[in-house]
Amino acid sequence: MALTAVKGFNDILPDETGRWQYIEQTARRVFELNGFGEIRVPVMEKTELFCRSIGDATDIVEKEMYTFVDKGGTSVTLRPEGTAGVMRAFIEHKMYAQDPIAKLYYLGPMFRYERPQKGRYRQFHQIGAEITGVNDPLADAQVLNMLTSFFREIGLTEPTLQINSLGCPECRPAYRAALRSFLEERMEHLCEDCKRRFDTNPLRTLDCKSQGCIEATVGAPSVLEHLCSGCDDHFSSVRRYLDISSTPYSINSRMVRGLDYYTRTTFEMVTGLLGSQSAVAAGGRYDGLISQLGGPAIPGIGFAMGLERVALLLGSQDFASSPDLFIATMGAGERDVAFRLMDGLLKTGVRVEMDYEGKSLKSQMRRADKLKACYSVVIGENEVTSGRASFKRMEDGLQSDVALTVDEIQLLVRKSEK
RNA sequence: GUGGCUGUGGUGAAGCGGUUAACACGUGCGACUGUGACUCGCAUAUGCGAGGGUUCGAUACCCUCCAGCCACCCCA
Repeated sequence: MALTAVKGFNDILPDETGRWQYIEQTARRVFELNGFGEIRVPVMEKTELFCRSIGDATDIVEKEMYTFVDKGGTSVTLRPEGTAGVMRAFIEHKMYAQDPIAKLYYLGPMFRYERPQKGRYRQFHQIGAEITGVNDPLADAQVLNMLTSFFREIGLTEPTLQINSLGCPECRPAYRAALRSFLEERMEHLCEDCKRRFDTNPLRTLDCKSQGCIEATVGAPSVLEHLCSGCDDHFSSVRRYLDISSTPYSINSRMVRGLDYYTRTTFEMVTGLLGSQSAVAAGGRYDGLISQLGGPAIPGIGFAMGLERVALLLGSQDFASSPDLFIATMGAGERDVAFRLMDGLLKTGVRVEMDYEGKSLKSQMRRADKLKACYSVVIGENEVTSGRASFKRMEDGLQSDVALTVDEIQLLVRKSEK
């Protein structure tokens, strides 16, 4: 093999792009219905942005970023996630000055230097949405409802919504302390990673998959019981709104986040169908992020979903479209007539294919069949002189006599589309 | 970063030390005398991931590397 793509960077071939477009279009439709507007931000940012938003001590920043120094000596990084860049743009363009409430969505590639695996690649794609400027739990509920309806619209019932609250800078330290003293007594049962996390991020132990940790954390204190009254009220309001809109969800008090900026409400759309890559979409509230990045004290909430994972869940349905008509020709003179006809039809929006290379009629018909053309027509000397031809409906071979004019063919095609 | 498995054509694969690398699909062309899908015929691997080694001889055995997959980890 002479030259191949970079490890973990994949080509998406034409037979798959139909599915991708379907996902993207559905997301755009649902998000725009909910009042979100698209924002396009660069795939590369200054490294510092991610250190300050995602968190210096997270795995993403510590070991998964594509970081390098550009020719001007600036340390830059290929975005490992979307929220940081979107918030940077929000602050940089002082979007809050016009209206602190912004509802934005984005889509595009993200980059993380991880070992590739099913549903996990070094270049992967996310669609995400963010609401800034709203403290009220109504925003949380809208985001969750939107996510839920996206999956419903796209025809997937499988991923289910799990929610949790991580508290805020007021109440989280107390919970952290409570959890630590709980874990301290069971230290010897914890896995190596969790022993290490004990100091940096003890909450992660709740999410650990090692058998020892799962057993050791049975009966561990729950975040939800340690929320301050503000966070507790917020969380119950979120739940009330979800109940009002009959949005199904379950509470998972052990759900934690890998990014440091999350506060209060966090959530995931979880599936059992993708092995260990169970999160199809995830997000939460990030009330401190914007000010942390040098903007005003404006709250935010949002999520991102992994396109590869949604595509995997959708399976290999066929989203390809096929031509309305295939024109076969008998000789060189007829090709001029055919070409003029094709051109006229294309201009009216009828999808037409014709032979490119003067192949045998047999080959042309085979191609018409392979392309799954709805109709085919053979243009030879007779047809050119009479101006009429028989159109064959490929599905059942039924032929009908039609004039070789754009109008009449268009009519025929349109009729059969109904 | 750690572990396991795999590596033969466009695809799925057989071959498991020795003549022309099976079979199927796909693709191309053709037959059925201007009409596809069925049937039939013909064609379709710069030689078996790369590099070394063992051997009279390796696609097959050994080593190294590379790649892919899956899991851990992490996460969307």
